[in-house]
Amino acid sequence: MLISPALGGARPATGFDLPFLSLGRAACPLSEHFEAYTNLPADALQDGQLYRVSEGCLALYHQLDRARRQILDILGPGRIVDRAILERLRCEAMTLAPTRLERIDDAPLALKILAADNQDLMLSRAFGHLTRIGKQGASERVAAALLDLSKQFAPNATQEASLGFPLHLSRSDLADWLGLTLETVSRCLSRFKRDGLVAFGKAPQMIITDRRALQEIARGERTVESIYKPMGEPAPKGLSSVRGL
Amino acid sequence: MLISPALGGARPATGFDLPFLSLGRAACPLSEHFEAYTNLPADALQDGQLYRVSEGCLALYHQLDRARRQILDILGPGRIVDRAILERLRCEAMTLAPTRLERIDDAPLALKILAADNQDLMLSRAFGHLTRIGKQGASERVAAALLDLSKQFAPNATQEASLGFPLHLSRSDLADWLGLTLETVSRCLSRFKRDGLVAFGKAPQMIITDRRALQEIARGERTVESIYKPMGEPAPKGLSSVRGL
DNA sequence: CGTCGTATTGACGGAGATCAAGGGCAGTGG
DNA sequence: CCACTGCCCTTGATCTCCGTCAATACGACG
Repeated sequence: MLISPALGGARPATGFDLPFLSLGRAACPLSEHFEAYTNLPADALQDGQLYRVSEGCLALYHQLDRARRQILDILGPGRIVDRAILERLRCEAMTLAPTRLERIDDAPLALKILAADNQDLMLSRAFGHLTRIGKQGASERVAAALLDLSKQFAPNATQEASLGFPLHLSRSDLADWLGLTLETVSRCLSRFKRDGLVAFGKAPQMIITDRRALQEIARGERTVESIYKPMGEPAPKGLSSVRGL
Repeated sequence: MLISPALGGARPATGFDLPFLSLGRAACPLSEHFEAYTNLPADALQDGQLYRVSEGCLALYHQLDRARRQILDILGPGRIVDRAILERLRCEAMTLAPTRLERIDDAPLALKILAADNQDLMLSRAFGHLTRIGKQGASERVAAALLDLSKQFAPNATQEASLGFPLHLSRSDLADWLGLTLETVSRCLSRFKRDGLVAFGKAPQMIITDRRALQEIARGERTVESIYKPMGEPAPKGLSSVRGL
C-alpha cells in the first residue's frame, strides 16, 4: 500500500539513475506559466495543492550567501512540487526555462498517495546525489548529470545511440548542482565532446552520442583521462555538431 | 497539520512513557535490541511499522563497492525508521552502538502523520547535508557534524559552554558521512582540540568546549588555519583531556 | 609482552579551485 | 552592415586543499 507503481522501479544502482514519476493523469485546464529565470516564491503555490511541471525546468536550491547557492534538485516535465516542499525545506525554486505548472486534481486519497510518493522520490534522489557528490570525481558527476537530465528532458527516451535533449542548465547551474565550478564542468563537457561521447547542438540542445560510455563513466567503471592535461587533437571523427533531436 | 510535535528536537523519552508490560519478545516485542556494528536488514523491520531509536545510534548508508560507502544520515535517540526507508531508498542500516528500537504504536492516522513528518525531516536533513558537502570545506563539515551529533546525542542540550556526548562514529565513519577521508577528519579534530574548541573524553566521549566557535566555523564565518601546515605547540591551556560529561 | 585495530602525524602529489585572458554569439544602436 | 556591449563559454597557468601513502603511537585484549 505504501509502494505505489507510479514510482517506476528503475534501479538507481548508485544514484542518479533514478526512479521516475510517470503519471499520465487527465490534463487539467488550470495551469500557470512562468518566464525563464523567475524566482518561484512559496506563496505562488496554493497550500495543499500539488503541481506538476508540464513543460520547462525548475531548480530547487539553497542560497547560502550572495554568491553561493547549492542546487538541490532539477525538476523536469512530470515532476511534482508543492508548497510544503518549498516552505518546510527552506529552499527556493527558480525556473531555468519557460515553465508551466499544472494543478493536479484528483481524489483526496490519490493526492495523498501521490504526495507521499513524491516525497519518496525527492528523498531517493537527494540520497543519490549525496552519494555522488560525496564520493565521486568531476567527470563521474557530470556524466551522471547528463544522463539524469536526458531522462528527464528527452521527449522520447529510446535507447538509441544518439539522444538529444534541451539542456536548460548553464555551466554555472550545473556546477552549482554538482558541487563543482563552472570551469571544471566546462572542461568535462569539452572532453566528453572531444571523445565523441556528446555533441553540442544548437541553442540549448545537448546530444548524447555514446550513452553507454557515459554510463560507465558515471559508475566509475571507466577512467577518464585528466580533463586538465592535454588539449591536443580536436577529435578522431570530424563531427563537432550533430543536427536536430 | 503535517508538522507533529513528536518530531521536534526534544528527545521523546526513552521508552518509559509506554505501558510497561515488556513481556516476552516473541509474542509482542515492544522493542528490539541490536549489538553494535550489526547490519540491519530491511526484513528485520515489520512492514508498515514505525520504529523509534530509543538508545544507541543508527547509520543509513549506500554501499558503492567493497571499499566505498556513503553514510547518508545518522540517527540518534528519538529518530524514526521504517522498512520503507530502507527498501525504497535502497540503502542499508548499521548500528554504530548497542541500539534499541521501539515499536511505535498509535492510531493509524497519527502514525501516518508521524511517517510523513519523518519523511520531511529526512529530506530536510539530506538537503542540508548536500549543501554542506557540495559547498563547504573540511573544517566546516567536521564542525557541523559535531554540532549535529551533539544535538542528537547530548543527554540534555543546555546551552552551556561545555557539552559532552558519546561520539559513536569512528573517524572513518565521520569521513564516510562527510565525504572526506579518515585522515582529514582526524586532522580537523586534532586542530579543534589544540585550539580548545573540543576535548576528547574517555571512551566514546567527545566534549564541545566552545560551541560558538564551532558554529562560526560551520557557517564559514570563521576561517580555520590550515589543518595541514603546522603542528607546533600542543595547546595554550594545558588541558588535553577533561573528565567526563 | 605481543598483537590488532584505531588514531595521529608527516611527506608528497594530484584533482579541482582560482585567477586570468580571450572567443563566440545575441542584442542594440549607430 | 558593422561596431559595441554583455553574457556565457572555453582554455590556459598557477595555487591549494585534500587525498594518498606511510610510519608511528595509543589502547584494548589475550
